Amino acid sequence: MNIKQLLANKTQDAFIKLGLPAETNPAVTQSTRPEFGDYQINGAMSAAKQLKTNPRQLAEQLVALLALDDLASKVEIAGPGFINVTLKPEWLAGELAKAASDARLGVSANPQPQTVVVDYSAPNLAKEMHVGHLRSTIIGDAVVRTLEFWGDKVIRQNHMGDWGTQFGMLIAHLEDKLAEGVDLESVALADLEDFYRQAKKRFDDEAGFADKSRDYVVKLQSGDAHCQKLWQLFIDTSVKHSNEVYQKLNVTLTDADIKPESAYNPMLQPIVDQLVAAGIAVEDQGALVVFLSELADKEGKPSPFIIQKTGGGFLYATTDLAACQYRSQQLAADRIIIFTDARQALHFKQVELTARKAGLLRADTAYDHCPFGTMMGEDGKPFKTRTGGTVKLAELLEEAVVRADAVVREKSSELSEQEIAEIARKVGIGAVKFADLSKNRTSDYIFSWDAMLAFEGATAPYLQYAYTRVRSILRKAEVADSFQAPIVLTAEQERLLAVKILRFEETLQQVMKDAQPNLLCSYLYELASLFMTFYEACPILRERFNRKVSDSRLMLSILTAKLLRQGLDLLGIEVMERM
RNA sequence: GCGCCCGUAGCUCAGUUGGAUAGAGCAACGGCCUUCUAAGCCGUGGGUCAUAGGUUCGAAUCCUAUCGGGCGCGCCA
Repeated sequence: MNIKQLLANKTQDAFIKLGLPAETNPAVTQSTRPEFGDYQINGAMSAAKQLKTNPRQLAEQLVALLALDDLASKVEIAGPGFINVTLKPEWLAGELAKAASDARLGVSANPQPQTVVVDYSAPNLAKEMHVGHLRSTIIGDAVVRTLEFWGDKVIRQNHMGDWGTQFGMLIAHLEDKLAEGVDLESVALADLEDFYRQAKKRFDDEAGFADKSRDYVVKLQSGDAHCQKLWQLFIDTSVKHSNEVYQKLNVTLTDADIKPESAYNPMLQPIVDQLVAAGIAVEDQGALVVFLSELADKEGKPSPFIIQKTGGGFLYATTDLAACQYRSQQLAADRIIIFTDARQALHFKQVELTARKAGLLRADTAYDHCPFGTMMGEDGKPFKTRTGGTVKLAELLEEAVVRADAVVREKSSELSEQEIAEIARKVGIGAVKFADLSKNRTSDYIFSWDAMLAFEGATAPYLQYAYTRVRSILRKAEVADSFQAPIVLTAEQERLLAVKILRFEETLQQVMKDAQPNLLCSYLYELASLFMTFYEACPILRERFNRKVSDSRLMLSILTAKLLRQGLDLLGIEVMERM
């Protein structure tokens, strides 16, 4: 059930009857204030301008045509032409009953499943994942889960950079270590981060080492067996490390989703040739460049986009063009979603423009680069730790679990050691994920250790706690999830909870359209909050003598529990029966 | 220099295609546990939506300028 869509459709039909064009915006929104009902239809005002009539008069005609008597208890025209709709408790109850007996919790079937390629996470190989990787990884995963729940065909792609200069450097350093007789597994690759730093230092400081590194890149890319073997060692170690983090984070990425840039290698030269043949790319200062007039500056100077280096080397521009072709043509994607930080915005604009010109992207493939801001420290400046490094993701997650463990012990007394450990894990990880997922402005965001690990207020533990409260009641009432009883909404707290329950689909649509899981976070927080209010105001078990009221409230509780569990699952956050 | 993103309560953030009196959480203050889990609930205070113009029935939202912050701009990814 999508109430907003329902009202929008009805309004659109009415507009057509009034002689307005079909695309006139009905402007249906959730009401901004309780006294304005549940939904407001704002389209009459701008439509009146088009028809050059009085907006209030048009609103009246609209209300008559809408015929909302079966679902609304009150339809009011207010101010310059707002139409405020208050939904009827009986109608809400009917919709709740449908949702209660539905495995999809009332979310309608996907009428037109799409193929969506989602590119996210993309850790740097040979470097440990740090907090900067959190956003792409968990936002991407939440969007992926939501699309799959809706019924789209999702292809995850973990686009790992694994082919460039840095690998030559690592292999050169490893060769020297091996020559010294160092044991490969236990020493050289045990701490990749440290190993990378050593290699980088030599690359910057040591005479001859940089050239040696470049030679190794050439050897590697031309298929030298020994180099490839060493290269594979780095890949395996890195992948193993990311998998551990993914598992801790409850992220759905697996080895099967890895799409390294090296995989596009055979496609690169043909694409460059094609661009040159089509006159899209031209030679300039020894490199092959695409000049994009669409991105020209004030003086009309087009934006340059290098697709092949002097000397024939390829860049990530070339790889991303190949990715466009692969995804749009071979995978037949209807939509491509890429989650990276905002610094790459220009790059992806250039990729899309070039790919469209060259026909690498089909016209009906949407290309959505979904950027997010740079991570800042608590001082508002670009984030660094005291020692100038980055916070390792694994470290943050461990700390989260330790802190959660302390809180669980303090708050709960009747839990076994095993339960405490499991709850601490779910609460700690959940808190970190929710803290990040709940904000999604494109602006820069501030990394705060304490904010990440807060367990009070609008946090994952609040939602998990709400869930355990509902579950506790359901256990005591001894009702199953399949329990059915008539729903009667009398108290305002019940009605508000009911409306919120029926807004799940609306929320999911918005999350998928804008690739913004923070909307689902707010929805779930509001749902839990309304449940808490309902819980305090409307006794459920203590009302057992009044069976009808009690049963109806149990129905609301069951629906809330199911939605919390489902919604949190879409965010990749786990729930528990007690805490 | 040019371009992109951003500026909302003391702090962290919401604010759906322009809508009515701009909302949460944290922090502060005051209530609520012999009663379904107090990681909770109820209440109070807190705002020139950076600034100045403009567009219109109506602007935090759209346009222009200024100030402030972040980022990006030919052979890294």
